Amino acid sequence: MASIKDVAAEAGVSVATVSRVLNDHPSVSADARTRVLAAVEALGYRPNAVARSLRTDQTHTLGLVISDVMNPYFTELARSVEEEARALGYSVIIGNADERPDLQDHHVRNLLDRRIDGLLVSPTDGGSPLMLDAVRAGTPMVFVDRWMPGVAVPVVRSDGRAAVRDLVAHLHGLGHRRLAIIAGPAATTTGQERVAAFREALQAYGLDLPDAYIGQGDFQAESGRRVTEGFLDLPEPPEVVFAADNLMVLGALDAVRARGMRVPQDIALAAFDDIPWFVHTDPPITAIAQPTGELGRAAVRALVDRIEGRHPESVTLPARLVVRRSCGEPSPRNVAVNPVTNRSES
Amino acid sequence: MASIKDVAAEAGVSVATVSRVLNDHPSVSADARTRVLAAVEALGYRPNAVARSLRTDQTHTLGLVISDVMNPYFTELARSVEEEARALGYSVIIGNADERPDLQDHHVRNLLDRRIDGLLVSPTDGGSPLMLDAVRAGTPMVFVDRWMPGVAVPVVRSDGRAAVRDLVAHLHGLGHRRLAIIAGPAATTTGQERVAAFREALQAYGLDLPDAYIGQGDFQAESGRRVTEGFLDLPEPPEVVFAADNLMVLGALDAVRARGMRVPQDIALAAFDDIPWFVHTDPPITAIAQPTGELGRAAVRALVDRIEGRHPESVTLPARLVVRRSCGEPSPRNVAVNPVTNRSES
DNA sequence: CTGAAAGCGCTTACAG
DNA sequence: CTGAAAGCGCTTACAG
Repeated sequence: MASIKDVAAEAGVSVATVSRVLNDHPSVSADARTRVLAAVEALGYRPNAVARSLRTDQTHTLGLVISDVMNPYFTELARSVEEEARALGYSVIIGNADERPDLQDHHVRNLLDRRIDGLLVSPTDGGSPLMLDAVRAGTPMVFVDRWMPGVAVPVVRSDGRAAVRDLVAHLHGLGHRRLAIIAGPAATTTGQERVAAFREALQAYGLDLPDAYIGQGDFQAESGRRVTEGFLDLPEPPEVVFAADNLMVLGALDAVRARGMRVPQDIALAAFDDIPWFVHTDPPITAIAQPTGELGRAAVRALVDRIEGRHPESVTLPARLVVRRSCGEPSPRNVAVNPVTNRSES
Repeated sequence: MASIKDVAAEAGVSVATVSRVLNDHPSVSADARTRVLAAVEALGYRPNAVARSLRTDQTHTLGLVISDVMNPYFTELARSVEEEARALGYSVIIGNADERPDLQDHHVRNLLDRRIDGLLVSPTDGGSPLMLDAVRAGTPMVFVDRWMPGVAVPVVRSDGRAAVRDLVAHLHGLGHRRLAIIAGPAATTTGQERVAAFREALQAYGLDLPDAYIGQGDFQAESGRRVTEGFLDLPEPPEVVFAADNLMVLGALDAVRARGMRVPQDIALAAFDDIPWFVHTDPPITAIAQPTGELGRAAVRALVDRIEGRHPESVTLPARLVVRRSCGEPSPRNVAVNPVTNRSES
């Protein structure tokens, strides 16, 4: 592979001059420039990004550690992150934690070793010492979706409380009173918040959230199945199961189907995080949709701000309820009473 | 950030010695080793991977350029690739081409500039000059899923011909005679092969595949919708629409639903590539399942073989038909006649 | 405008 | 077993 030396020799100039034309430095004669460019072309020369990074101490690379690539929510997040990063001149390296703190730390360590310019994380747990160290050491960092409490790092996320209230209003209007939730891990902020938001919304209707109706999931499909089976085995099973993410509702559907039960006649289902397939499931699933693409882009902008020495603020965007048929058919009257929940999808 | 010099100073040895203990070089005294390790610990030192790569000309990194991250098939492929790579001591950087040749080349160039040790590609088009150059220059490369004809690069993919024959047998047994396909881009091997396999299988039943029944899609949902609308507008619409990937069948479902038609009563649907949601769509979708995880792992093994100087062979794994209800309810008799198509899902 | 030289943080023959 | 030194491919003051 041709190096800058080869180009310099071919063009009859010094490597310094080659470097200058490559970096658009103003003080290069037109003649030198054309000769260098010709040499670059002739040799098919491409600067070695590794060497450049070592010298400049910049990799123009962002690290993104997400909780689970197989979750369509995070896939979309990763896609929008890469898009925005590319627009701003950065590449991104994705690490998939698979909801495992050890894997998360593996990727954070790897990314740090590669001297990425900044780190975007959706933490799988509440307090990785490794990440705390990185923050202390001054690594530019931004949390997306999930965050670590008490750490001075900007957070870009969505607030689902209003949407959860809309959901509970919708369920209550449909006559449901026994509502259960498949929670995410308590070690994650989203795992906690969604339960808290659900509980608060229930309280507003004088409804209780008994412990038996809080199933401990891990944001992955299998846990949704397991928890739902537990709910169905209860002496008094819930009328509604709200899954804290889209993968766990898949598991819940599996469990319900395995018992030969029907949704929503025998049990209602709803989920946090909307995906295109929810329109076509049997029945279409009522879900809370996050502005995922916007979150990814905002997170990148915040991180690049930090990298370039500015001081970005945290960003919170609202989530919204998308009503479909998995909780029961709303009567026309209900729709009129609570129009906010009656969003149509385009 | 502490460098090797700081560690050397702290331990009272030379940087050479530090380097030796870090790389498990045998000739280091026990005393020096413990002092270095203590210094590493005290300073929280981590070797700079950029510097190491520059020096050793190895990045221990694989590049993976996939056609579309939002396609669950490729997401799963990416996940298995990363898993196997990690097991073999490599990291992977993913580039998402979004089915765009220009974006694909952008990522290939970026990856090459970063001096990745090897490249795994599922090409979006038939012949990127950039990739051809890279092959000629000796970059270790392996194609996954799709490949470029006439290029001396190992290919790891699955052969769907038998499964497509099973599908056509299934459809024919159900009484369907007018079968249409939503094809992928002709510039991709999978785009061509799936049409060819479908046509061949139809011929075995004396059925024709008229041009009007071949819709040109691009492997993304929107094209599935557009093509399906075209099919439905035909004077004699097909009885079955077979989508060459899972995203296009989503679009097809959208189109069918928008017309208020029912699957499979009004029109039957099937897809290449199976995903967990197909079990729960309305109706559950009959699909051809690839051994995706196995493909990803085999591709990594082949690439690492090449990187380490061995000469891996191409790998072809069979796909299989998974019958569900989107093509019509098979009668018991049909099932008995053609048991190979009657796979149950676990 | 241009080049010689230093240096980024490592690894690795080479001598001892 | 250990250290001094060269060198990977760049960029960038510094002199001219």
